[in-house]
Amino acid sequence: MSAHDPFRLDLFLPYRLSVAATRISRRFAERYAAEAGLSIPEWRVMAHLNHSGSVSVRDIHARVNLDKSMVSRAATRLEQVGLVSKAGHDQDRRLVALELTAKGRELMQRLGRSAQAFQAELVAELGEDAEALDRALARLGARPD
Amino acid sequence: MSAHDPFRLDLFLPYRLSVAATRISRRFAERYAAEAGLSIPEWRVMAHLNHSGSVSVRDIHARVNLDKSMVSRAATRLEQVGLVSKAGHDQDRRLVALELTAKGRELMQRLGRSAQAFQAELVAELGEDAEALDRALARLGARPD
DNA sequence: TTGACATCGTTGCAAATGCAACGTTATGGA
DNA sequence: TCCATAACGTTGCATTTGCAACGATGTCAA
Repeated sequence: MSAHDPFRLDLFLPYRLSVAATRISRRFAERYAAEAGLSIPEWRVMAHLNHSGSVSVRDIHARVNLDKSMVSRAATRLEQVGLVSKAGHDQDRRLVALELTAKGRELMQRLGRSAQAFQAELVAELGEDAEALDRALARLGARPD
Repeated sequence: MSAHDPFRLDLFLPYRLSVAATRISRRFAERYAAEAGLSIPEWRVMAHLNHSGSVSVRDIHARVNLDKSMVSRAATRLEQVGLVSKAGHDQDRRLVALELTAKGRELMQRLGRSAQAFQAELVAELGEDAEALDRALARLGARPD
């Protein structure tokens, strides 16, 4: 669009990105809500723990784009349901050591497969642009705040 | 990733999309919050009105991915600030005819330029993948619910 | 050793969000 | 014409979210 055309929201990248993201997230969130009764923050915490081993709230907060209050609350709920264990850290007693329980790992195996399947659907929809989207997201993510 | 590797959240498309979108939206939201004191829903309503002429709450709700309650509240605030006018529709008295005021159009000219500039920054960051991202977002958006 | 300062996780709280119900108006068939 | 049904915009309300403050712990230099 040229500099003098009126601005068009539906051609605006941040807007389109946001719409696409909300849409896709919802689509997938419905699945794990149905399968496991997880909210989005809970899913993220579980998914991160699945490949991170024992980890603190701070770590997840930093890596997973969730406010630490949300991580904290999600962890509490997940512990109540028996999917996650919270223990004190050995060296630093400020830290909490979060870890999947056996039940949690089991659940994540199923959900991991679900996620892979979902991603495969998306990649299929995207066709040849899938790789480029991948790179684009990496670049957008790499940028410092 | 193969079917047997543990699932990795940071390679998962919905997650990455969501993170990128939040990030970018915030970056830009700071600008128009500073320049014009607009919230995200307000910005969207303004931006849509900018190239749609007179339009109802329902139209915006459908096109702009905002709950109609948010559109309604945004419109009310924007009217109070004198950026938008609300009038009854001639044929159908259930409808509200939303329109930018002169002041609103003026503001959107500035914000439109801001947005173009921001988009240009993004496209520069994305380099050769910008077009592919464009197509990818179009495909993701095209899909029926 | 002590004291100032930073970091961790939790909690309180206010704002944003999304859903559902409501009153009002329109539509379409009996 | 009249009635049942649907669509519109607003509002109330419960949930989610993000920020800021707090107590507890750790760090580092004087």
